[in-house]
Amino acid sequence: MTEKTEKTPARRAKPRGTYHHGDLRRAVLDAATALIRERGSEAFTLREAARLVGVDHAAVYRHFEDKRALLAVVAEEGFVAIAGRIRDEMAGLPETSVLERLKALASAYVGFALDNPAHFRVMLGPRLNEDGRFPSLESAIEGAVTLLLDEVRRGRRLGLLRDARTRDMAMTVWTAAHGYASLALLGRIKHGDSVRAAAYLEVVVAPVLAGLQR
Amino acid sequence: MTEKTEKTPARRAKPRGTYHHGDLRRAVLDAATALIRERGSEAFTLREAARLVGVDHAAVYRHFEDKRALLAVVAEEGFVAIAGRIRDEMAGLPETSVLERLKALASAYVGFALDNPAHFRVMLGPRLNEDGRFPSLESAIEGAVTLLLDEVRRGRRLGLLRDARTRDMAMTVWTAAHGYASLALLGRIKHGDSVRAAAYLEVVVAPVLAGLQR
DNA sequence: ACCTGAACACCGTTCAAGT
DNA sequence: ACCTGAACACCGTTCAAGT
Repeated sequence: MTEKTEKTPARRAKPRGTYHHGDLRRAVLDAATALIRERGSEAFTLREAARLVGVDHAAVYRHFEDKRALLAVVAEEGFVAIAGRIRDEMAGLPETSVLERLKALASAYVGFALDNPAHFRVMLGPRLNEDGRFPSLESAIEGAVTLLLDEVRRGRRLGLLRDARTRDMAMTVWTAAHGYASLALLGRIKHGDSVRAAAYLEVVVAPVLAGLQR
Repeated sequence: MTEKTEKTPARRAKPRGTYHHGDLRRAVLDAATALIRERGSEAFTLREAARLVGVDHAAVYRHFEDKRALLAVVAEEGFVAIAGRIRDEMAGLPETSVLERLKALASAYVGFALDNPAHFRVMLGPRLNEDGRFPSLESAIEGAVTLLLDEVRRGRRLGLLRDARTRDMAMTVWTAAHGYASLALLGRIKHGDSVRAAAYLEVVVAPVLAGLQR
């Protein structure tokens, strides 16, 4: 779809019989991410990603054990991106404004989901990691969760939050952000475009933060 | 699964060349639900469901437009089941104990998800209804949501809840229950078995209900 | 070391043909 | 009216063979 600037059929995307030079692994990942974004997470196909890169579909198996392994990396990169976005959105806020910062965290989480719905679905749809394969996916998730735990911990230390366990309160926040994101992707947040859906998050999440306050 | 009372292999399930007598539509739905439960939602296959019933796979198309249509009915029946479970779990509680009833509602929602993880995934994974097909799926969802809205409405009337919009507070509760269920299915609720995961819901959801109180 | 080509055992969907 | 059988255009995965 992308490289057909001429009437060239997909089989000429690979330049005259030579190998794919450079980082095929990276190229496949980018193609996969792009396809998932355009066609949706369930329609994604290994063969189409290979076609897009201009390589035989079997070549993908040199770099990924199977389709699930590829998707696990896509998911992992999503969690890294979410963590980055959370850091960005919290960056301007003073460390003492814990409630504001938690709101920003939730907003970053939901914002990523609304901007990258299919990618988010890959991250949280299939039980990619049910058998403990993909430890680096686990680490990426932990990376994002750590931001949340740190925030709640400081909130407790500053006496801004209830006297409950840090992990429990963190789960309450994650639950709210994740639930909102999921329901939004399912079209259950009846607030038109994603801009308004992002704004409505504040309304829905306000009682949750209120309930967490001391 | 249903009619294999003996050790009969799948291909002999259809009695000697005759048509499937009775409700093939219902039989396919039951087979689909069973397969989804056993093999997981993404591994589910039209052809395998047909095989299980003992019918040619093309016969399924007499009763369902396509695979998505079949899954939409499975999803719909899931929402009907959830609504029933919610009614059951709230049945013993007095109408004035709105907070208790909301807790029971959330617990029923999460309980269904934990007991039927693959079924729940079908209900909320793929964007089955993105294009407004399947209006009866929409109705089934609305049926469950109505139970929630009624509860919040009564809570407001009794002066037990904040003075906020009914729909907004209902979304807060749904968001919490749905987020908890989703995270639990993803293995992010670190509380061993599903029995303990159900109990931990109370801990996570307590601040939310507290935040909704007047 | 990395990729190709062909093969295998599956899919979902369609359609003429049977009863 | 309802189902079968064969066909079509796809999949994911494997493996000998090429460079």
